Order: sequence, then structure tokens, then C-alpha cells
Amino acid sequence: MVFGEVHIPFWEDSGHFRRTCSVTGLYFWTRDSSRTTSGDTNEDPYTFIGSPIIDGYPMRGKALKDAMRDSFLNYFSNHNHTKIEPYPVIARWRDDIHLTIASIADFQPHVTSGQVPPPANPLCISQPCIRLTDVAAVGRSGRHLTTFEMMAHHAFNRPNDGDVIYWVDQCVRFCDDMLVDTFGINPLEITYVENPWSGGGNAGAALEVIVGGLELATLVFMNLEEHEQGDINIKGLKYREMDLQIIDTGYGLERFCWAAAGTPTIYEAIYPESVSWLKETIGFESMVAGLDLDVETSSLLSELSRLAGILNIDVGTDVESLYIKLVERLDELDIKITVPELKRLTEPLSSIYAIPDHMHALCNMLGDGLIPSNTKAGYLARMLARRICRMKSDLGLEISLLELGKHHMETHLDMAKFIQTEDGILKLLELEELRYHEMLRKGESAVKTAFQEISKEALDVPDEILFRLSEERGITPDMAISISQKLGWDNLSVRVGFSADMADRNAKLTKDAAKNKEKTRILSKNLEKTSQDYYLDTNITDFSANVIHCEKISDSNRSSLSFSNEVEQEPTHMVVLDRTLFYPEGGGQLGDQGRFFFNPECGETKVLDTKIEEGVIIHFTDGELSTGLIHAEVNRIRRIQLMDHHTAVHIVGGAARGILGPHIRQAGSNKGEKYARIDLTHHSRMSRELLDIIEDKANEIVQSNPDIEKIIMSRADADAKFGFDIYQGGPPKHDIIRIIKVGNFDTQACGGTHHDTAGKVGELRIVRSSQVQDGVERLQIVAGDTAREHARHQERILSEASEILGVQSDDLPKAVSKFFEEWKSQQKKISSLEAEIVRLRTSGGGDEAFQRDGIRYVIMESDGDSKQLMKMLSELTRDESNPTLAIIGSRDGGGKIIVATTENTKASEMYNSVEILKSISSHINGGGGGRPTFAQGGGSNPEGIPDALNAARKLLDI
RNA sequence: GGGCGCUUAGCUCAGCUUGGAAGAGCACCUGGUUUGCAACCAGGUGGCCGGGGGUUCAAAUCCCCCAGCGUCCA
Repeated sequence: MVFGEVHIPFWEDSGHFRRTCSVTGLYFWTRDSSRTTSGDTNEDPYTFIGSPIIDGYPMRGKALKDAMRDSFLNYFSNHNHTKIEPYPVIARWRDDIHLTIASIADFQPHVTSGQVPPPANPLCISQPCIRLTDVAAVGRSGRHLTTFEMMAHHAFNRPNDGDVIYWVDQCVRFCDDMLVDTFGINPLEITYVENPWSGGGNAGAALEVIVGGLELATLVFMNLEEHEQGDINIKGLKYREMDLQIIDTGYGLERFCWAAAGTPTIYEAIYPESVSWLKETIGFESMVAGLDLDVETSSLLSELSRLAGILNIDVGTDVESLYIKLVERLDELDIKITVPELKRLTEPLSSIYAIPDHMHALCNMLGDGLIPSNTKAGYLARMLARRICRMKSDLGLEISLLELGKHHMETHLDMAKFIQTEDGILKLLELEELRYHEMLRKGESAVKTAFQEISKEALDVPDEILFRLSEERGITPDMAISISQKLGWDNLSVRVGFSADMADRNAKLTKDAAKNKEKTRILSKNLEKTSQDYYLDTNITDFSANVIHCEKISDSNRSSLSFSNEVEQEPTHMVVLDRTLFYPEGGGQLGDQGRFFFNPECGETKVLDTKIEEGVIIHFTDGELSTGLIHAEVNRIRRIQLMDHHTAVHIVGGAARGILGPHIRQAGSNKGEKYARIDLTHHSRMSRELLDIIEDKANEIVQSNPDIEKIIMSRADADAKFGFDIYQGGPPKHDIIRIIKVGNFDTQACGGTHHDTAGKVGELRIVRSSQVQDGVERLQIVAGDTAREHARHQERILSEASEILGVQSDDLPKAVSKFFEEWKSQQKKISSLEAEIVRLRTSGGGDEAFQRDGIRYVIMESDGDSKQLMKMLSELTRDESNPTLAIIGSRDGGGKIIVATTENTKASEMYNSVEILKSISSHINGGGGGRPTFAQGGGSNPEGIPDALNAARKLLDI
């Protein structure tokens, strides 16, 4: 059987025929022997608009989704599937994607790799998903969404172990039975298109389930994995069969709703309240009437929605070319309309459709506790918020983002399921709208500056300018153009194809960046994993073990290794033991230090740092060791300090969450001996007052001295018991994980070393906060002995500083500001005195002056720096009624010479200051330059000043 | 995670490409002219040109490091 073909008994049992699609060439299965197309081609218009293909669902919007979801889940739970609660839309358990893009993403990579058993088998779920790749098509195509629910039934089979739940035949039987029996779909209308699937390192045969021109579901039979020695070739990559065979299905909840509603677009089926509210608010009907189109608008709109479904809108498609295609197709249907006319109608409409979709995605993301930011997942939320704001202003819609969100949540969402509160989400929406307007305000002057070289009559803008405005300022090309129109550039427009080029440029930049990434191995050979005995008891620091490997650090290794600044000496060797109590750098905690020795008399080898590579713990030492038994000792004081800091970090995280709310998550942390820091997600900067409150709360926790539980449990159990909030330190990498639970204040998966009770931390101080990126606040923490040492250090600084000024440290701020003010006013006094000196020297003195042919020559040596000289020169050469050539030298700082002439006079015509300066500056071993009427220079031989001035006199024949 | 940009007067920002006397508008002060909605005219006050290092005779300007802020892409 050829890969991708699906031959199952069900086809024969149910009277299906295999056909080749006359348009796409793909094979498909149908009960209708007269069918020639697969159903999902540009020859297959939607048949359900106005005449639903699913009966019995008269409701719309949220009620429709709820009913449809129930029907689906009930069908499968009645057929032995276990209902699973949906996962968050922010995929915190993964490090390769930010958002949950499919139901199977819930189980990747741990379940699909076979490492962790599924939470149930078989299972069914309706998973909210967010995909932003087609965000430009949302609202325009009539069917694209950034957020949707993927209803699914999954089964995980291990045929080699005789553990098979069900495979292709049963999967298709479930699907067909449900579509026909539960949803009453006419069996003749259903086609199954054979279209194999591959992606993310896996592949398998797949069937697309098409009804009424709409792809309702995809059934994937994932049984292949990418492998160098694989014998199955798909799209140039080699695959082999894997132990696990996975039923991966996806049924589009919103598409089922659409097919049941038969509305012109999918948006009217699922967000009818929002669409009509927005239409009413902006007066859409009267606006359409005001357009004065030649064609009848209602028939145009229904044709449009029908056509939009057929037109394939690809990722990164230029909206402009889409319009051109649409107008061509309308022309074929004898509807004559120009692109600008069509745009005036459809652009507002597409915004009305896109706003509820974007708001739905945004509320889901924020509801999961996400904070909008300028990086990572937070950026995706910000992008959606800004798209809504932009569409709002295009529509002239005077409803705040906050109000839109409130309406959306009341109409379309169950808030009880969210981590974040409704008020919390509204606060974030309000902040985002403020930031958007701030960006626009700054954008205006940015556009003004960037466009200053462009003529007001110009028709287009150089690409580079638009690229840069977009990348540096967040001003999209069309925003830049509309801003520029306000500023007087009336004829500018964005050239056709520009956005496609910008997408290409971005794709190329990302590709180049990806190329540079490559991971180098530290050790030269593969070794058994080291037994991590430090988990048994974190208080033991002395042990014996066998050296099983030692190698010198090579030069190439050295460049790829990085050691923290707590590693005082460059290591020379790497040592691997069979077991160890040395904790390797990980989870933000620095590696342990200590020593190895054979016996107390015989010298020792320092352990400078510890790291881990694929389970092998590497000790970095200052000397070579031969294999055999050794004694070892972890630096106990350092270990305890690291435990103080690590436990303190958990306590501060818990305290901050208790005070500020559920959106506080750890976005990273770092624990050393001298310092600790924790990065927390929060929407605003933290004031010192707020830090004090958190610090007080954290110290209360320390003093209440709760036990710190260390629980080893399976990944699946941990997920079920504690949820995904435990993965604050990053996605889990093992099937068995370790939970650190500080009373009821903080629970997270963590591999670090911790005290057994919180009280051991002793004292804890939050030293300061800084912002690492928008929406992430970094708190610097000191705990235990380091906290005391820190306080001493601060006091030393204060006492030293106050001693210098001769004041009490309490008076230091006042004294410093007094000194600063005095310094400033004295600076001012000095410069006015300098000016006075210049006036005196230049007004009276005629000694050095020499008159000839109506020009005054002043050649003299003076005191003062170049700034003073310049002032004197400008005094001397200011008066145009007294044409002057002035040359002044000073021995200040290596020697300075300045030459100037009075502008617009005989003097400036006859003499070039730069040339005169250059010809004499050699006497002070220097150079110089400037304008023809004002040149300055200097050198390194101050004693040459008189020679230089004499040379000038000679040159001028004085 | 990978980029890019910005930081100059109380505020909003020019100037940096190509080094050579620190600018504009608003605000503020003084005087004049006026008391009709961002009044006008003349003059003035106000700058560690984010911090630190380097190159140079000379750095707001070029190079490196640090900090703060912004923004794009994945």
C-alpha cells in the first residue's frame, strides 16, 4: 500500500467509492458515485449558506457552541472515551511553541514520545486553540479565526505491546457515525480526502472530512517519526514507524456551528451579538447606503461570502492581490465593482468580524494569566490588542478596549474557568490601549523625521524607511501613510506587494538567525548517567565515590563553556564520578563548589563548578585525577547559602502572587552564593513601597516556618493534582518530577536544593527591582548570611560618603543636593566671569593689533582653554564694520590655536582660516580644521605656541 | 530566544550620515501691545547631549561596555 492511502473495511461496509478529484488530483472516498470533486476545491462553493446541513441547533453564539461541544463530547464519552478538561491556551509545558495550536499539543512532546502515559486512553476533549499565522485573513475570508476550539478524540496505541485501543477503521466509523447519527448530516454529502500529514518530526496517513464545501474535521493516523535510517520518504524527509500509534483528530467546533447556522460568515454564527452591536454603533447600514454603489449591496455581500470561502488565502498573502482576485471573480458573475469601491464596503465589515475574534483570543490569553509584553507570548497578546485598537480607529468606533472586553466576556466567555479575574483582564486592556495611544503619539514625530527628505509631492516612500518605522517604532506602513497625510504628504501610498516583501524579509531574517544556533557537546565520550545523590539528603556534604572519567578541557570546549562570575579560577579538567552530592548548575541555581582528596595528607583538587549534560554530572577541577576511589566534600557554607537563596526565591514568588494576584509567575530566576534574583510577570513597575510590602509578607512566611515538602511524583499525577502553574521554572523535561511545596504559599516543580523548613532562611531582603522586559520585573534578593553582609555593605557606603562630606548619614541626601546645587551655580558664575575676562581682553587691548589695508590683524598668546579662546575670537570677529583676522594661541592642554576672520568682509575673502591654521600647527605637533572663517586646532607641544604665532606673522608678512 | 531603535532645556523633539561655537516649538521670566477661546511682538532664564571607558588636536556626533525605555520577528 502506498503511503497516505487509507483502505479499511468500513469503506465497503458502508458503500463508499474511491475517486480522484478532478481539480486537485487527490484521492477521496464518497457514497455519491456521481461525485467528481473532493468537496474542498475552488469548484465547490459552500452549500450550507442559508440552508444548514446540521439540523436541530437553532441557537447562535455561545449557546450554540456550548450545545455543539456537549453533543460532540457526549457522543464520545458514550463510546468509552474519557472526557478531559481543556488545557490552557498558553502552552507553558512546552518550550517550542507559545500557544496551544491543536488538541494534540496538550500531549506533546511527553506523551507522543511515549515517555509519559496519556491522562486517559482513549480520551475526548474540546481544546481552545490560538493560531496567529493567518491573522491577516481573519474577517476578510469569512472563515478564518485566530481562536477556535478543536474538538478531538485521541487514542494512543502500542501494537508491539499488544495494547491497541483502536486504529484507522474504528476511528473513521466513529466519525461517520457521529456526523450522520448525532448531527443528521446527509451521508451522500460527506467526502473523505486522502491527504497525508507531516509536521513536527512526525507523519502519518490522514483523511480530511469535507461536508458542504467545508472541511469539518481532519483524522490523522500518526505512526511515523523522522529518522535518519527511515525507509519511508515524505517531502524529502526520511521516516520510520514508531512504537506508538496515535489517533490524532481535530473537529472544528466553530465550523460545526457555522454549518448548523448557515450564516453568510462564520463570525455571524459564533459572535452574532458582537457583530450586530458593532454594526449598530458605527451605523453600518447608513454607511453602506451612503457609499452609493451601482450594485445591489445585499446580493453583493452574499456573493462575497460565498466566494471568500473558495479563494485560498495563504499565509502572508497581500490583501491587495486578494482584492484583485475577488473583483475578477465578481466580474465573472456580472457584478461590476472596482477595487476601491469594494474595499470601502468590505474593509469596515472585515474589522467588525475580526474584532470579536481577536478579543476572544486576547481574553483567553489574558485569562490564562498572561501579561502583555514586548517579547514572547506576551507580544502576541499585545499584537492582538493593537490590531483591535487599529481597527477601532479605522471604523471610527468610540468604544474603549476595556468596554469591548467587558461586553465580550459577558457575552461569550465563562470567566470561572480563568486564572485571571475579569477585573484583572479589564485592567490589562486599559493599560494596552493607553500604550497603543502613546506609541501613536510618538509615531507622529518619528514619521515626520523619517519623511523629512521626501518631497511633499512624492507618490511613494522608499521601502527601507517603512521597514524601519515598522520594526523600530511599531508604525505599520499604512499607519505611517495615514499619519503622513495629516502632516502634508497628500499623495503617498503603500506600494502594492510591500507587505508581502516585508513578510519575506522577516522570514529571511528569522531563518538566518536560526542557522547560527548549534549546540556543542561538552564531554568527548558517552557515559552512564550519574547517580544524583544530593536529592537524598541536602544536608550531607561529605561522600566517597569512584572517578570514572577525567579529561582536559580543550580550547574549543573552553570557548563554548561559560562559567558564572562566582567561579574564581579557570578550570582545567572535567571529572565524572559514579555518584555525587555536587549539585550541577540548573533551574537557575549555580553549580556546587568543593574539593576532592585521596586522604587528608595527600593534597587536594578543587572543584570549581559543576554542570550536567544529558544526565552526566561534570565536575570542573583545577587538576587531573586518575580513576579510582576518592573522597569529596561539597563547600558546605556555599551550599547552605544557595539553599537560603533558592528557598527565598520560592517564598518571594509566593508572597508576590498572594499580594498582586494570580498573574504573577516566575519568568526566570538565578541563584548564586552572593545574590539571587527572580523575574516576575507583572504589568507595571514595582515601587519601593510595594517591594516593602512583598518583603514583609515574605519574612512573615519565613517566620511562620512552614515545612518544605519535597514530593517526587509522576508528571501525569502532578499535572492532575497541581495544574500547570507548577511549571514556573520552565517546561518539565522528565516523566518523574520533583515538587517543592512551601506550606500553602508556593508549589512548583523544581530540581534545586532546598531547606526542610522555611525558617532556615533566617532573614530576607528584596534589594531592588528592575525591568528585564516589558511585563517582567526582576527582583534582587539576599537571604541568610548574605542578607546580613549586604546590610553591612550598605552601611559602609553610607558612612564613607557622609564622612567625606562631614555630615551624619541621615543628612546625606540633603547635603548632596546642596553640594550639587552649589556646584551648578558656581559653574554658571565661572562661565559668566570667563565671558567678562574675554570682554576686558578684547575691548581695550590694541597692543597686538595691527592695521593694514582696512584689515585688523590680531595675533596673540592668551591663557584659557579652547572654549575661552573661541569666545574671544567670536568677540574679535563679530563686527562686520571692522574686518579682522585673529589668531590666538594658548598653552592649555598641549597647546591650542584658533584662527578666525570676520564673515562677509575683506578679511574672510582674503584669508582661509583652515589653511593658515594648518600651515602653523606643525609647531605644536598637532593639526586642526574647521570652517574657512573659523578654524581650531591643538597639539602636544605647548612650548611651540610662540613659534607658531611667529610663523603666522611671517606668513602674513607682519 | 534573535534583531533593531531611542535617551539632548521643565515638556515634545531636531542636530549624529560626513567630528569643528549645543538648537526649535511649547512652558517659564521681563518689557511692550492687548484683554474674544492655544493671543501677538521684543528680549531673557533654563543643558554632566543617560552613565562609564576608548579613538582624536577636537566627540552630542565615531567605537566598546553598562543602564533605562521602546519596537519588530519567532
